[in-house]
Formats: sequence, C-alpha cells, structure tokens
Amino acid sequence: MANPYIVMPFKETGHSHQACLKSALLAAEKTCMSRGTRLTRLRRRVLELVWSSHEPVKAYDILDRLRGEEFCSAPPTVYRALDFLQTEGLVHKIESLNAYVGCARPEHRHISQFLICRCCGSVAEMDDPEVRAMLSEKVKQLGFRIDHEMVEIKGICAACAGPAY
Amino acid sequence: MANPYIVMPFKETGHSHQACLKSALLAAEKTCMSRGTRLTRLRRRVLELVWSSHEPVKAYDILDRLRGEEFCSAPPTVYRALDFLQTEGLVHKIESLNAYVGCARPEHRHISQFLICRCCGSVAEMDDPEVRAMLSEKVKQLGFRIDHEMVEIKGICAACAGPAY
DNA sequence: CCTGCTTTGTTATATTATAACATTACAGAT
DNA sequence: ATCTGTAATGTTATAATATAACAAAGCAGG
Repeated sequence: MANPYIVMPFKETGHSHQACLKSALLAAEKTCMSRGTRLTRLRRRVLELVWSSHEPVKAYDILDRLRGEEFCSAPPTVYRALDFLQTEGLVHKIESLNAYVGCARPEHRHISQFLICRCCGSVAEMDDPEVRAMLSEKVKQLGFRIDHEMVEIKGICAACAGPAY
Repeated sequence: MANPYIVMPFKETGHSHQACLKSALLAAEKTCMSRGTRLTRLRRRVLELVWSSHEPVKAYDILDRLRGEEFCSAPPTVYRALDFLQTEGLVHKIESLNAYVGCARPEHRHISQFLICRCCGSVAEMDDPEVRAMLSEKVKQLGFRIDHEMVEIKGICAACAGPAY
C-alpha cells in the first residue's frame, strides 16, 4: 500500500473480522488500563457493536442490539457510552453520517481523514501527517488556532470501482 | 491576507453586512439566471435568512423566521429550499453543526474548507487548491475516487484569540 | 387556455440527541 | 468489612433534526 498512514484500510478480501475485533478490544483495554479510565462492560459491549463491521454504525442500531441483552437501555445509555469511547479515541464519529466507527489506534490520539465509499458504505481511516501539516500551515496564515479538525471524503473505493479501474 | 484562497473571511470589523448580503443575492440571481434554474421568492428569502449573519444558520431557525411572514411553512419547505440552494452552490452545509452558511462564490462550483470559531461562532471559507491537490493525491494512491469532500476545522479565530496573539 | 412539470403546502412521522433526576456500582478511606 | 463520595447507569420525558407521502398551486410551452 503506497500510503503508510492508513489507520484502517477498506475491508480487505480475506479479512478475518474475528481477529480484527479481538485486537481492537485488546487495544481498548490496554489503552484504558494505562490511562486509568474504566472500560465497563456496557462500554465494552458498545465498542464491540461499533466494531461489528467496517461500516459506520448508528447510535440507534446499537440501542436496538443492547435491548434484549442484559442492558435495559434507553438513548442516553448509548450516547454516554459513545461519548466515553470518543473521548478515549476508541471510536470516531463520522459527522456527515451521524454514525460511528471503531478506531484501530486508540493509544495515540490522532486526527483522522475518513474515506467513505458511497457504494459499499465502508470507511477507511487515514492519519496523514502531511495533510495535517498543510492544514495547520494554511490556517496559521489566518491566525486561526486549531482545536479539532474533521476531514470526510465521499466517493468510490477501489474495490467498488472494479478491477478495470 | 496571506492566503489568497479565502472565499469568505471571518467577519471583518467595519464590514458592511448590507452590502455583503446584497452582493450575495445578486450573485445568486445571476447564477440561477445563467443556469436556467429558478430562484423563487421562497428560495430567495431562505437564502437571505442564511446570509443574515456570518454564522451558520439552523434549518429550524429559518423556519421560525418564515412563519409569521407570508410563507406558511413547515419543515419540508425549508429543507427543500436548502436542498435547492445547496445544489446550486448558493449555500453550504456545515455537517458538524447541522447548519448552513451562504457561499460568496456560487458561480464556480468548488470544494471548501471551513474554519469555525468556537468562540464567536463565525465561519470562514477557504477553497485552497493545494489542499485539494494534496487530498486528491493521497486518496488516488488508494484507488479512491472522490465525489465530495468536507473539511471542517474548529478552533479560535484571530480576533477571538486577541491582539496578543 | 390546456397540459404537464415544478414548486409549495400539509400532515404525519422518522431519526438523532439531550435534559433532569433517580438508582446502582465501585474505589479509596476508615 | 463498612462507610462514603464519585462515577456510571437507569429512567422518563422531550428537544432538535430531517424525511415520506400526497394534495394543491404556480408556471412554461404548446
């Protein structure tokens, strides 16, 4: 892969999602452990549900899944868990979709650029220092100080564009 | 101003908003005229309301203003007008705020980078070809084809950071 | 002045998110 | 082991954002 700053690629063929999920949960546990924050059973379960695919997951879909499990949940349950997970960098919100994706690199806080395929719905995450540097340089010229940046790019992924591409 | 690609700067002191609004409406009329699309009274009025400040405006705030005017409006009225205005490039949606800002350069379709000040709430719009080129280059390496890109940067503008900055 | 298409009106409802307060669980002190 | 305060979750209600579906009105071209 040409670009080394792919935090999360588009779902690859032959990808073992079991392993992927497991490693995400492990990373989450380690991250929270080292920070002294609490990955409770509820939060862990919500994280699992976000990771259930590589497509962004909606809050109310998570809610539907939680109901009928041991958690008697209402919207605040889910939103609070998602807030925690976002704060810890374990999930990111895709603003243009009102949906959430898991982050494979929670241990170092980072800025992301998301690529969203219109066709298959899956999302890739880049964290490219050159993009960051450029944006940071551009806005510095304007005297603007960045707190948070959001880059979401919609289009067609290589797999959906087809082998002819 | 160092960066020449500012479509819309942060509100400048001494800025005459009357003139600003007027020129935006004129540009909108010319644009629609040349494209053969219809800037109806309702759409024009919604555009005016979006342009009522340099801060992003919410759909339901527009709705509240329309009520009590000649337009007996319900949400679809506003959302349809906003859809039209977005399609024509007359307004942009700020996804991270669910709000809309007017575009000062509707005549050429473009991609924007928005700077959003947390403090005063105002928004500046850049359309920087280097940013575009870089993103385009980065995703090309992944075989991704861009349809639409969103860059929204939150932080503190020069004016709010204060003269000491 | 028809005719067909575009625009707007209208009613209802879906989707996304938070406020406010009650209860439970848990870590650290005693 | 028990107390105690804070953090987490439960619960109810409601706010905020957005769309579906169909009806009526307006408008451009024949």
